[in-house]
Amino acid sequence: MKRWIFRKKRAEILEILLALAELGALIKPIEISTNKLAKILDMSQQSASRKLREMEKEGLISREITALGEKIRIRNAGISLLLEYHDRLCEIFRKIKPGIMVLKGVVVRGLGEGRYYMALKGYVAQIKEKLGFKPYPGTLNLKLKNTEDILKRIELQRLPGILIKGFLDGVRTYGDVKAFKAEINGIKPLAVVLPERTSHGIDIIEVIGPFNIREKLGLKNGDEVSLIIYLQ
Amino acid sequence: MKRWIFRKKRAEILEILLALAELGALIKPIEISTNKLAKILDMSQQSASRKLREMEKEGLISREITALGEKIRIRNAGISLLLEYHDRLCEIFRKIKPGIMVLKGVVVRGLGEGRYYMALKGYVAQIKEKLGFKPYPGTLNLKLKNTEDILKRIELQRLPGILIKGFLDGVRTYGDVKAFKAEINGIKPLAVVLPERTSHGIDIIEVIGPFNIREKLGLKNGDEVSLIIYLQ
DNA sequence: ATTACTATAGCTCGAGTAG
DNA sequence: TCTACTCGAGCTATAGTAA
Repeated sequence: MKRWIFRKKRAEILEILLALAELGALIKPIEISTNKLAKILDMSQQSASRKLREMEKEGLISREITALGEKIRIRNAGISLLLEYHDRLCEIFRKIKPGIMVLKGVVVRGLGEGRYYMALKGYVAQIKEKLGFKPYPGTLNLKLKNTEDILKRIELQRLPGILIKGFLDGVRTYGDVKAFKAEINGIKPLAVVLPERTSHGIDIIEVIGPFNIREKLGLKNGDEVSLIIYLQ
Repeated sequence: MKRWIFRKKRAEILEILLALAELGALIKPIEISTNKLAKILDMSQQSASRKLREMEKEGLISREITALGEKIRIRNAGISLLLEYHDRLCEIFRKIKPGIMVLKGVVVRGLGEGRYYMALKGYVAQIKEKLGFKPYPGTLNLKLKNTEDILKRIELQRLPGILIKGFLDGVRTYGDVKAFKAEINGIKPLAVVLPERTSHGIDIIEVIGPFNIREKLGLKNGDEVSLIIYLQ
């Protein structure tokens, strides 16, 4: 038999368990009516009722129907289901150290985009204000080789960072850019920039600074550098 | 409009994204045919094809159809979806320190179950061998008050611990029990026991030792103690 | 080998409603 | 109010194919 339908059901149940867990059902029984749960999950009361019955039948939760709703507790099997997804996701996004991130990258030729964007007044003014330097018109592009580093790079996307707001200049709109202060070989102030929309692959990271970084550091294509990023 | 159907679809997509991510699509494009993906997810080739098309349409992945399959990459929106679930689950299961876990609990009256189980030869012999003491027939039951502590308790369930195997004595079967070495106020050797099946709530933790812990520590119901658990 | 269209069997959801 | 049953409308999965 096809297990997909079963897996799909589990993913659906995950959604409900997440809601219940967020209501505190992992810790102590919670009292909730099918109506309220239905509102939280944006489904009909009937569906909420049915789902809870199914979950009880599968031993994922225990229920006790009272006058004004039900007392629901997530049972071990339910916790296991949550932990299973937790583990799979954690395995994918391995934890990073807080505060600082170190990435190794190889210098590669950019697309010339950086030069273009770093010359736009809308960005320049904000970078000066928020990062403390007037950006040299051009970016240093580093290609990440290591799987670990690419995962870190992905982590960066979810961190708040320093927001360089987008703008429109009458012709087109320019998107938000996220930035993190950084340094290479002790040389700073530098910053990593992550445009909201980018044509680069996830394995490329762009570095800006108040000077031509390649020249200042004597770098050429293919050189490997360590980049320290301050997550602040 | 009901958002539940939308949430359900997202949970379903999570399942597929997880499979793709586990194949490495977060890092670099992966080459896979709808047939192979269908096998992995235990669905029909047609469904795999449709799902991928839907996900592409929603901007979650990018595809490039080649002669022998497709080149698939998870795009930012897809990564966001994974991170969203990751964050929600992490929020529920906060990270614990490795090696040692400290829990605070209040002494409560047990159900008399502990006394019964700790007298069974099948368990006693194993405890002696694996934990290094002959258990006193009775358990100290601690009620966890703190949310943080209950979350830690939940974490314990997923850690390997020391396995005390279940057995059958001709009449009924006795389930596996997981144990962790522990101490209270510097007094040891003690151990925390987590039966596979238990009638206790998730906020109760059972402690065993080679002596009557209540007497030895002069504890009475309502006393608060700190329990150190060795996760080994 | 691929991907993907069409048609249908089967499943799910929620309105109506009972208890 | 509550939970939960029935049943039809609508959605989803896959077998059969085409390209």
